[in-house]
This record gives sequence, C-alpha cells and structure tokens, in this order.
Amino acid sequence: MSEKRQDLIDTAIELFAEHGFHATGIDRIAEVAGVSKKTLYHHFRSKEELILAALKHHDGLFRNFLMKSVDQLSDSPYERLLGIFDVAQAWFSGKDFYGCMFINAIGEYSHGDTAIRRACQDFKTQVSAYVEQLAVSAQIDNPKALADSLSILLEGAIVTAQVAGNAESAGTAKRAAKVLIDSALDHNVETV
Amino acid sequence: MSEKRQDLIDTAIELFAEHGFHATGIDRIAEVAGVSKKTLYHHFRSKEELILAALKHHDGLFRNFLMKSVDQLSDSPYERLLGIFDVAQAWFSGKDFYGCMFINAIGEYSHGDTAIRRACQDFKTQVSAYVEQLAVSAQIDNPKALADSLSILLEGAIVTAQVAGNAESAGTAKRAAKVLIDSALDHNVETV
DNA sequence: TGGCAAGTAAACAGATCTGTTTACCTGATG
DNA sequence: CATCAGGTAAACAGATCTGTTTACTTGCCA
Repeated sequence: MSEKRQDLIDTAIELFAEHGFHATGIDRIAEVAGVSKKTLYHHFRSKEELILAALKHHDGLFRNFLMKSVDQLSDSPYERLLGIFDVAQAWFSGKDFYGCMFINAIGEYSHGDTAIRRACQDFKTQVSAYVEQLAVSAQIDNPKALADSLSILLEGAIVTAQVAGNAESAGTAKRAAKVLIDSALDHNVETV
Repeated sequence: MSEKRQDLIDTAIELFAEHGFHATGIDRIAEVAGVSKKTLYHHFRSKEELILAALKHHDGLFRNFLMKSVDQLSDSPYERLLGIFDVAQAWFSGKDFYGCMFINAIGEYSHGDTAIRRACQDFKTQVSAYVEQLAVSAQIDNPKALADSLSILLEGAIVTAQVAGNAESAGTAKRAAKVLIDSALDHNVETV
C-alpha cells in the first residue's frame, strides 16, 4: 500500500503552507503523516524531492479546483474571466489560506534551487494559459496581453489578501479586471 | 561606535533578501557584518528583534527610494502614477532583486509572529497611502479605489518578476495601470 | 592613571536539522 | 510454512541553529 506516499505529500502540503518550508522539519512531516522516517526516505530521496513532489501535486489540485470552480460559475466566457476573482475571494476567505504556495516557495528558494523555481514557473505559466484560453473564448483581441494583466492582478490580490489577512483584495481586483476586460473588448470594436 | 548596529542591520537585510529568513543564521550575519556574536546579542535581544529592525529599516529605505525616484521622473501627477511602474522595472532589473522582502517575510511567518506580520502590513499601508496621494494630486475621483487597484498591480508585478526572473511584468502592469487610470479620469468627466 | 564601555574570539549548552542504521514486526503470497 | 516486501521505533551521526558565558583586548575620558 503506497498510499503512505500520498499521505506524506498531503501532510507536507499542509505543513509547508502553514509554517513554511525551512520551518517544517522532516521529522514533523513523518510524525503528522503517521509514517516512520525510514519510510519517508524510502519514498523520497531527500527533503527537496518531497518539496518538489508536494509542489507538483498541489499544482494539479489547485489548477483543477480553479478551473472547475470557474467553469461552474457561468457558461459565458466573459463572466468566467471575472469569475476567477470570485473563486479567489472564496479561497482567501478559507481558514486554511496561507497565500500561494508557489510564491512562498520562491521566497524561500529564490536563490538556490533551480528545480523548485522551475516548478513555480510551470504553475504560473499554466494558470496564465488557462486565463488566455478564457480570453480567446471571450473573443478578445490579443488574449495573451489580457491574460498577462489579469494574472498579475490575481497574483497581487493573493499577496495582498495574505498580508492583510482578509479577502477584500479579491473584490478590488475583480473591479479592476472588469475595466481591463471591457477596455479590451472596446478596442476590438474600434479596430474591427 | 554603534555603527556596528547599522552594519548588522544592513548585512541582515542583504542576507535575508537573498537567502530567506530561516535559512540565514545569526552566526552568518555576525560573520559577514564583521561583528562578534556577543555584540550582535548586545544590540538585539533575539533573531526576531533583528528581523524586525531589518524590516523597519528596509521599509524606510525602500519607500524613500520609491518616492524620490517617482517624483524625479515627472512633475505631472498622472505621469507619476505611471512612473511607479518604471521605477519597478528598474528595480526588478537589478542583479540584487529577490522580490519584496515583506512578501517574503509573510511567506515564512504568516502563521506565527504577529509583530512581523504587522511590520509588513505597515509597509503596504504606507506605500498605498503614497499612491493615493498621487491619485489625489491627479484629481481622480475616489483616489483610494484607484490606489488599491494600482497597489495590487504593483504587488502582482513584483511576484511575477520574481518568479519569472525578468522584469517584463513591469511593462504589462504599466499598460494595465494606464487603462485603469484613464478609466478613472473618464469617470470623473462623466459624473461632473 | 584608573576604570569602564564596547568590543573580540571561542567554547559551551541544548535544541533541532537532514539523513542513516539497526533491530524488530506483520501480513500477504508462493 | 517460509519468505520477503514494507513497515515501525528508536538510536545514531554530524551539522547547524539560537542564545550564553568566559576570558581577554582596546580605546576613551575624568
């Protein structure tokens, strides 16, 4: 039964999110996961490998959550673009919100580890690609440009909520996003 | 000569920025600052106190740098609002750019320490107040709303640059900021 | 000149970190 | 039944962490 591996990853994600990466020891993860240290090192060669596995797994979970939630909010691509920030608001309001795990990871490993940085870049790239796909569906001219702007708004809303300790920034970002989207659509009309 | 205190703070800021807070030991800071450990503990009761002193000092330095740079770019309040993102671009392009120290601090201490969190909130509040003051000068209706939006864009640009490892996000954020500012000014005209 | 503030270097205490090793247990399968 | 993969518990190694202590040095100034 190698569900132990998954238990370790799940536990690692929780502890890393709540306490940070350096502040979370291997012993603690093994203890909370209810797994011996030897088994942990059987599944992961090092702490870094566990961090990478945790980031990768969280990447999948989070993007799935985001896309599913947004898609359920509305069928309209326009509303879906805005819906990103409604989903963000719900996320920020959860009691287990400790900011974006990838941003936090970069903060601790911005210097050294290339693998960890790359995992964070992959995540961001794929979220941005999803936003761009929505922008394409909304028939926006230059969807990549809008996706880049909205992604920056989203990142900003995340860290602002994390620092402030409340979800207000989601609403602010949503209003700003509406202005940007409408402006992009106006531009379409003008240039058609 | 209590310039030792300042040496320690300066060194701490550099090492914390580059390597993170947990990953930077007291011994290392003392060694790099060229100061004995005992002297370090003479000036600061604990590592946390040194972190707080470093954050507070960096707060002053950074806001001074931001305001001075922006004010020098132009006399026009409109151009100054946009100039924030030009200053950001220059900042991101520097070889010692490791993201925002306060965002990184929150990432490592989002859970525990109230004092560190408060230092980060103070910083953010004061930067936002500066942006709002520029918005007031630009005679924008509801300057607080615009300042909140631009602050979120700025935060987003910072973390995006940090993850990507390049300064592109500053340009993207600037273009988005222009749309938001122009929209706010249009709204002024309509409602006058 | 005498004393004191401020510093250094280095050992120490005790905790905690990553990672390894040893000895034992348990349950499924050939 | 015997074996063996997969697990546990716990000690261990060696490094590093925060913070303290001891003993010595240096420069200022009354």
